[in-house]
Amino acid sequence: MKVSELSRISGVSLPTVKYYLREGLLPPGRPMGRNQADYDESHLRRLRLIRALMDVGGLSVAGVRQVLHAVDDTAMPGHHLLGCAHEAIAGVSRADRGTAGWLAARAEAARLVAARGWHVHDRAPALDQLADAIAALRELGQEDMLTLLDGYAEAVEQLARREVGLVLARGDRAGMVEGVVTGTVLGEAMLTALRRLAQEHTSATTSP
Amino acid sequence: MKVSELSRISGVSLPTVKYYLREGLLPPGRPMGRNQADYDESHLRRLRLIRALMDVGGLSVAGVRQVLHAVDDTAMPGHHLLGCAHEAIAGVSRADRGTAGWLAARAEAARLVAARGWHVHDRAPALDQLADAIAALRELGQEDMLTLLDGYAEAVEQLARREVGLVLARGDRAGMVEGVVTGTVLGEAMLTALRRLAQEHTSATTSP
DNA sequence: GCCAACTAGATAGCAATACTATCCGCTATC
DNA sequence: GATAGCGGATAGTATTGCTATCTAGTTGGC
Repeated sequence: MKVSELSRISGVSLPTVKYYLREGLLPPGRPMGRNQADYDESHLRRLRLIRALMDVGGLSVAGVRQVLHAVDDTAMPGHHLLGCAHEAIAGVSRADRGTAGWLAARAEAARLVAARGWHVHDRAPALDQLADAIAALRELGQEDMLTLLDGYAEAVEQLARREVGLVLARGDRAGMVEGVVTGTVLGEAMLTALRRLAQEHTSATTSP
Repeated sequence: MKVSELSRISGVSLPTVKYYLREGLLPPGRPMGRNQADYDESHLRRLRLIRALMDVGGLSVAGVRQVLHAVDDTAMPGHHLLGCAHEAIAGVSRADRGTAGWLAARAEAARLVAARGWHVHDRAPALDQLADAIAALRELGQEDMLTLLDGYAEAVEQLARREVGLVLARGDRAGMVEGVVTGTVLGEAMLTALRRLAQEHTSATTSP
């Protein structure tokens, strides 16, 4: 397959495909001469994965590159991949990390996780993100929202069991690795979309 | 309070405060002369809300403006506010909306919502986002992930009931309105952070 | 064999976003 | 009455995610 075909089939413009090649998101095609290269199904698949991560998951080009490098690293054990995906999707962080208020929120996050018996690395980006949200709610005087945390934790614990089980059920490593990435990123998109829909339904039917 | 104090107390740089004033995120202070204005607690609070929405919720300046205008519109009924918040946080959309594959995914999303008995507006952005994710999973050959959808829906239905209940329990309209916004945006941040932590825990403890 | 169309690779340009810096004329305050 | 700070305006900057153009070489249809 020539690059123009790759572009046409995938729906990604030719300059953009070249950009992704330059940025190392898309591996180069098999060289067929000095200025010709051959692309195959794997390139098409990779291109679709890139677009899904960016458009649906909201990842940046740098984030996508990080995830894909982890995906391509065959020496990396499966559970490390999840951490890599989480690091790649960790977006902007609050400016006040390190202040007294934030550190208190961070301790609260660690306490919640410990109380659940969850074993997570102490430097997981999600712990900081949780602290960001807790600190923001406290600062805004909306601490009553924090009573929701336990329910959230209970729910995601159940969901995570099913998600991990589903991915581990896949026989091949390649499928598992891609499953981790898409499960993390696209699963999050599905969950938040459904949460919004549930909110609209509940709000509409229980409103005054 | 002078603008320099507002900046110092909030930790937001003076040029940035001026930028937010220009962009209409922060209402102007009460004029105290030709070149002096007075800011109060409400400005400080608003500033903190802006930073929370941007840093924790990942909203753009335009998104924040949209949300805040809805918050300030005292004529807007509560359940409309939720829709406004959802529109403001709807990020990038996929390019393939309108293709056959996407329309099928969109129909699937509508079907799922109907099967649950949820009543949501047919043009809710979350429906399109759900369709985006479903279409992406199908395109990547990961349709087995779709079996998780029912579990997600079940979980968020429970959560939404508690969230809406909590916000409605507030007496005053002003608190309710801010509760909707922070609940939507910061609640989402907490939920996704917890989901990632639960995934890491489950993956670490059930791995081979 | 010829020529238009395409190719890889390199470089430069562009639009949007979220600030940041500077200047101006004025004024509050010491 | 100096001077530090103010509001308002305008212009500049860094980053991101493309897009356009150029060079030099190759392919494919005739």
